[in-house]
Amino acid sequence: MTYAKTAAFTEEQQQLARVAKALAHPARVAIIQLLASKKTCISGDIAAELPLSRTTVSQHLQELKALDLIRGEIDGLTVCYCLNTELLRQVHQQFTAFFVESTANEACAPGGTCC
Amino acid sequence: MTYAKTAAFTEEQQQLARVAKALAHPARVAIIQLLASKKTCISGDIAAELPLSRTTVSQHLQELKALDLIRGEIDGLTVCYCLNTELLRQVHQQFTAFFVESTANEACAPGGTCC
DNA sequence: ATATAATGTCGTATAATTGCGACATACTAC
DNA sequence: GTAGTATGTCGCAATTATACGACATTATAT
Repeated sequence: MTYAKTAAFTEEQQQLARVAKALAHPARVAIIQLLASKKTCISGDIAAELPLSRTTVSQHLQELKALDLIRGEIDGLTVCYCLNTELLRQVHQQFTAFFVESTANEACAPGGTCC
Repeated sequence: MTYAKTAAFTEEQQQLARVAKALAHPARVAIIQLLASKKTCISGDIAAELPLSRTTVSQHLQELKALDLIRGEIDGLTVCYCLNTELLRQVHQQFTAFFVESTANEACAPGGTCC
């Protein structure tokens, strides 16, 4: 996102946008759900369960890994991908704080006093 | 996202990805925070408070509007943009459900039993 | 050592996003 | 009406994302 003028926004806004971007593709949502549903996951299996090529899935995995949302440990010939549940909980709190802040003001409901 | 193979994913996954995408740019996060901080907002004012041109801000506003996250009522010469707090609350719940599901399984912590 | 299997990386084509200037539209005021 | 103000839309350029085939890499097995 070098082209985007991200530098001018607060670190908080950038952080939220970064994580939101990671979730902004159904394949990545599906990958996280898949990892959550199992205790051990292997990249090959993931590609097998998604309607995408192995290459593309690998790419999505790298994106999630770059944000540390998932981790991959090499275990012999296969790679065991796991969720970083600790970070996910932090991210959840960030989102919650954002949504709570955004929904606190009720005045602008349709027919409200402001418009 | 016509090029993306979204059709092959569940409606739930697509919905979460759609909303995440709306939040995937710091400018849009900033816009929502700005609207939340005021009871009445006008598009021109928004552009004035962001490090982006009026055109670009307008574009981001349209994206948020397309998802119905914000609403704009024409009020004479100006447009009053408001948050759709009801929808935002629903979205918050969707995200919470997703994160709770994702963080339920603790078994894959570093040094856990699976890897 | 050689074959097989599991993954990652590279290159490339296509599509979507971002950003903004220039123009169009619509409303207000006079 | 005309002038001025507030916004939206169009068109273009630069950047980034998406998708995948072909190749590289690494480990296991025989």
